[in-house]
Amino acid sequence: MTIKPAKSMTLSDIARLAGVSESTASRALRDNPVINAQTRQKVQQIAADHQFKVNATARSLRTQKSHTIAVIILFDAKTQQAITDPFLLDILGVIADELTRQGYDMLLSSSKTTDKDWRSYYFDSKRADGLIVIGQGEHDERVEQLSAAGVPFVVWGAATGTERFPVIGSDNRQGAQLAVTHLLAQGCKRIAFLGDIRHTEIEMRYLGYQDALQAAGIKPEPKLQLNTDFTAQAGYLQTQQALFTELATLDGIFAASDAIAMGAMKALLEHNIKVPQQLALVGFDDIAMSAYCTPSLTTVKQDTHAGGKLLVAQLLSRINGGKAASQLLPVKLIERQSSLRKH
Amino acid sequence: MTIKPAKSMTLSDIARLAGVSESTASRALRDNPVINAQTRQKVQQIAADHQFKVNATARSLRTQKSHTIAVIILFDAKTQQAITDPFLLDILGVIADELTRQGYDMLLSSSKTTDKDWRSYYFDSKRADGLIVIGQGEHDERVEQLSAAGVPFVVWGAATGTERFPVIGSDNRQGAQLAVTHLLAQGCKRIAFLGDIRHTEIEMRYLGYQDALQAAGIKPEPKLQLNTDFTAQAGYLQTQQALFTELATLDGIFAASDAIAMGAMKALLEHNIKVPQQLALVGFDDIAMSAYCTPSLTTVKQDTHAGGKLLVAQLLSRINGGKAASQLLPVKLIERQSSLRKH
DNA sequence: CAGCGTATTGCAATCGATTGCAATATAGCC
DNA sequence: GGCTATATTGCAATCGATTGCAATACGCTG
Repeated sequence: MTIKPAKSMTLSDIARLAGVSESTASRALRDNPVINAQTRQKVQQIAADHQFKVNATARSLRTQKSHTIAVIILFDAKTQQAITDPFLLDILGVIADELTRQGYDMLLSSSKTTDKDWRSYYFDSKRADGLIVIGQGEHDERVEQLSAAGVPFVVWGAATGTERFPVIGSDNRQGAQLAVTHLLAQGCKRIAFLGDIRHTEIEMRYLGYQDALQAAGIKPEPKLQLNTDFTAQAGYLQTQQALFTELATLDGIFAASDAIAMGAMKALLEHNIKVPQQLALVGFDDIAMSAYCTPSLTTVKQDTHAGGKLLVAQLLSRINGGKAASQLLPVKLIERQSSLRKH
Repeated sequence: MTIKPAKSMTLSDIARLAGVSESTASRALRDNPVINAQTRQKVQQIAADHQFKVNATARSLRTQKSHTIAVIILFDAKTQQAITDPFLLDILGVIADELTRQGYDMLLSSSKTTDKDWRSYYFDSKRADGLIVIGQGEHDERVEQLSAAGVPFVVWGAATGTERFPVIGSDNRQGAQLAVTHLLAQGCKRIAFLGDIRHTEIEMRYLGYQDALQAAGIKPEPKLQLNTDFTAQAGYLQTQQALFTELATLDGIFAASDAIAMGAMKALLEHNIKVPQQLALVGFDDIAMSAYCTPSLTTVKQDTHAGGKLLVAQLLSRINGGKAASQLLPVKLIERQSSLRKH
């Protein structure tokens, strides 16, 4: 039996219909055992019949909890366009699912919102109980401020060990080292790094790149590090440009993201450079498409599932008075065609 | 001068500090001209000094407006995994930006949330003033219910002309027709359709596919329509499977999404089928990666920017008492290597 | 039968901001 | 000087649910 959605039922209406006080109705609806079982049953039945839903706003005001988490995606001020990296969607999906599972709503910020002062906007205004910040970008001081202000938040990014706030992220340095060591094992001698090291995560990947080279007795050449945005287009253009200078002498490329790698691959193939024979290529992220380009892309897989769950778990723990700790997630090298040379 | 964020400033605190009543403080903060200019100035100054932010919850309760829109992403019950299609991220980004521009917050639902009754959850509980539903999926009756319940909402999907609610979406039929006509013009005689026609949008694309064939005097063969999920993996597997049956006689594939097309391309290349010479391939969406695979992918570009803006505009108009109308957005064929045969 | 513990229920305050209406003050006018 | 129009400000109710504490009723014990 579906009852016409009258104006809008309130707790007071339900109480009246059930012939009890608002307080009793409130407790009954939440199955408070202090209320007589029959009364509870009756109130719940009436509420169900009338499709009553607790007004979330009123509840939030009274309980001082919004049960909402704001997720803020940072990205380059330069690339003003909307979010495009598929990797983001991956982790966002996990976070969304996990928050839902824990009974929280997810408020998503956009590029433009990011202009605002999100502490004020989301936290001081009580829109959210906590924040998840994705991507530290180029050393954002706004994140530091959050920390100083005592706002519960966690960051997806790169833990450098010096932050005063919890950072969850992949072991970027280790991942890069795996990737580059793999390239070296495939016989590469001169490997370029495509990625913008002003981003902390990318900086860590660059360090891993250097680690691997040095371990092999190769001195890293700074000019082989090319700042590149997180897009296939940037990877393509950067590689094309590099063709005129260094590319002839390169035999490997480590791209800081799969999107960049795919752009690079396009440029290489256009110039009839054989991948992986002439030049081996490795990306980072393991987005869904990586397995399906040709040649398929060797890459470093980030465990987004564990990451998303951990972000949520740490934040909620912090909100509930506990501590949130930084954590490095292990990564895994996925070997595919773009780097595997037949021996 | 940053003042230590005391417990939490309320309007009442500001009023006391300014030596005025709460009502005056409230009006002053919103620059109500009925309040003396000097008083307004003073109150605003004090509020700024103390980093006061209006409590959004309290305001919502009083004004009965949440200034929040819930965005619900529907997808297959089968593929229980999180959202993966890059196209979603595109349109989501546009919607997020546009909502922010209009002063609205965006609540994002996840796969799991979708299990719930979202009318109750988001609307009846006053969490959101309206809903944007992305993807009608397989004729979801929950959408019909929303409509019956008088909830302000708009849908991104396929307008069939029979819905009783506003649907914004690309002209899928026209787009498919463009794509298939193009394939025919390239000399294709036998074209497969990869996509799950239980989704309304895909159904429309299938109709456009049939339109184009019939216009060319070709009778569509039902067995060339292969239900395929929205993933590269599904496209890959479906194409591989088709290899054993129909593929030898095919010379064209129209995939219902770029992700599917990329999976298909992978399978084709693995079997040494030359794209586009032996078999021409066209996708749908024009995701960022389409230009950067090899061969680059011919596809039908959806105008996500116009779509996102329109969704928001129509919904807000509806919320503000106006009407929201369905609308078909024009699409554009982007010709790239995967279908262009040199003559 | 008095007294007290337990089970239920209701009263009323509270969360923080907004707003209709009343109150006060000031100015202008004849 | 008396009176009205206008400019400012404040009072108090309101939005809807939650919760500490008081109130009531009932049963049981000695």
